[in-house]
Amino acid sequence: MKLKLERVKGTRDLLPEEMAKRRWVFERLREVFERYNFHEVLTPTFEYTELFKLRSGEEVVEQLYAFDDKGGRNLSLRPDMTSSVARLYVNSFQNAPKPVKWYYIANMFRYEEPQSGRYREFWQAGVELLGSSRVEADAEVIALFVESYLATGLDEFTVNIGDRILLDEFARMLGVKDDIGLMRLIDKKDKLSEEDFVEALKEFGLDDYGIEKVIALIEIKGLPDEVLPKAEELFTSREAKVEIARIYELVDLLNTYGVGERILIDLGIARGFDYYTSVVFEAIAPNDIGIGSIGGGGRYDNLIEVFGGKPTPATGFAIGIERLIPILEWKGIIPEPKLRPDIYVIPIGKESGVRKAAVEVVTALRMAGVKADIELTGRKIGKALDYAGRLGVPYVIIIGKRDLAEGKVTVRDMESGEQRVVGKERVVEEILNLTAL
RNA sequence: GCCAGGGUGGUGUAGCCUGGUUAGCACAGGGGACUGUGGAUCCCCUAGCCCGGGUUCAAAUCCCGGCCCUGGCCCCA
Repeated sequence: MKLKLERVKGTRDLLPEEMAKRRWVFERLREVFERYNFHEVLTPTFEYTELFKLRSGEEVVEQLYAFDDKGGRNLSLRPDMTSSVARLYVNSFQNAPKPVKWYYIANMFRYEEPQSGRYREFWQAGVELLGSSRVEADAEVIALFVESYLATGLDEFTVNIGDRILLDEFARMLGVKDDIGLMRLIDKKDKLSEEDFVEALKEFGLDDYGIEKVIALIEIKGLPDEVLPKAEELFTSREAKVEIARIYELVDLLNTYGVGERILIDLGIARGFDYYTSVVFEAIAPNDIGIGSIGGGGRYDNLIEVFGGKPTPATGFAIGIERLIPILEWKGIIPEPKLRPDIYVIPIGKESGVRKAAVEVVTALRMAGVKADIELTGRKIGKALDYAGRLGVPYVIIIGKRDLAEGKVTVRDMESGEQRVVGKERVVEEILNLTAL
């Protein structure tokens, strides 16, 4: 009779090798975040469902992992970190010196159909910068965004920058009420052929003038110097002019940060979340494994207020770990983790004196900082060496009563098969010499 | 939520179309040959038809439903 114990749909078990690689990526990210003086926070995995509903978006609410706890509270697993961070800020940091610079590396939950690069539980590494509305803050965050990918060794990627104010303005110019619908359509521009795209725009209800304008908008994509002048032609309102000037300034700063060559303007990008208010951006890395955006972010100046706080401007980004790692792996960037021990201690026989000597040796090695393991299954020496060989352990220490009677143990080089008998007291020194080479 | 293709020991697979012995093979795991010397060899053992229903004398095989996986749509990290 076998119990049916299945992993929940859309979740994964991470095995030692994957964990080691993941940790390597986390460490690289954490390092850069810290260097930019962001500080790590962690909020609860679940919050009141109300919190996530507040910032609207039916789509997001439908994807919540919601449940009632025993106290009758309606709770949800977090679908992202921004809401929780905003809640934390409103709760206790409104009077903290500005800006508040936080980062997190945590798991998120969304009830969606799993597919390539998408799980129901996934991890994000992100930052939030609260309390500055200045373009310098956007530049700081986007520069860090670029540096984060560079830190993981990713070489081929771009950060595309768009703007919500301009998109809203655009929808207004065309007299479109369903601005979100239009944005989604525009978002799909790269997936459709020119004809299909025009067809879709017609279906959406645009006239020839509108279609012409949309085409003009999506052509505003490329190097900032080349496409921003086009934006100035397309947008005429004062508000739009101000925003475009701000983007110029942003680009200029990003050049100063030294990340300018990664930056492209793409006024067609909208980003999913409704809470973004002006600059939005996403990172794209070319790949053959069906992965789109590997991270994104933007400015959200209204969210804190929506959560009942004093109006506080904010900006941030999130990197999708389950999207970044496959690309890094695909490119062979993540170093192969070393899981095997450097030393494997094999006691021969079952006599307690011998086995204790083996424990003494392995303990001494471990205290000296050596990654050492000891035979624990009682298998015979032949099988034990077989095991060590398969694992690729470079050195084995064999402890038997014959040598032990003279206070000695055998050190075996698994590569060459050479063995030497050394004093038990000297074995740590011996190993440190060997492994240093 | 929708669509397509899949699901056979831990892993990879044969068998399915054309229903019929004890579901075959390889690797991995455990033990032995071998009570102090490895990756070899030989032997033994462990272990499987995703779940439920239907058709049938008989179902891994055919049919229906569900679950899960892979990918696509939607959306997004």
